[in-house]
Amino acid sequence: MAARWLVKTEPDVYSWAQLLQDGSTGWDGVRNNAARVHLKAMKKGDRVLYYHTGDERSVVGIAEVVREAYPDASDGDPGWVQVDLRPVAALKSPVTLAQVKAEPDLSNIALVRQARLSVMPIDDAAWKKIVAMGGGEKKL
DNA sequence: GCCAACGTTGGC
DNA sequence: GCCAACGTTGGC
Repeated sequence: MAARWLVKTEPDVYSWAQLLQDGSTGWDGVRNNAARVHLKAMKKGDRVLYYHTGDERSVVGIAEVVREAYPDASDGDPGWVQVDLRPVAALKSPVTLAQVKAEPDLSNIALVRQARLSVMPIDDAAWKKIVAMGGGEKKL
């Protein structure tokens, strides 16, 4: 079974709509060590929940890792990594942070417990729960 | 190596 | 606009 993850993005900076338009993107700019550990652990084919921060604060879609960790020296600082993601499916309805927080089964996930972490693992049970709360996958 | 000060993120 | 959480930096 492929691993499951969640990535956060500010929609003003790089949105789900932008990912759909681009077809795939290098997930660069991550400058946090805990997040880097997770990026390095991602394998091709892993599924990734796509979360918008800011005003939306919702899980909006599902992406897939199409290229495993490779160097991201976009600021000239070697040692950071990025992966490539492509969109796989939308959620029929976005799942808001408020919904996640209101669900006792999800009270332990990193999205709730570590608000500032931008790349995090999601276990299978939490994954299924969130996708179900979103009404399931909607084809692109 | 410890810890106070400071900066950043992101929710409220 | 505020503030809690938490990562980073720098003095000692």
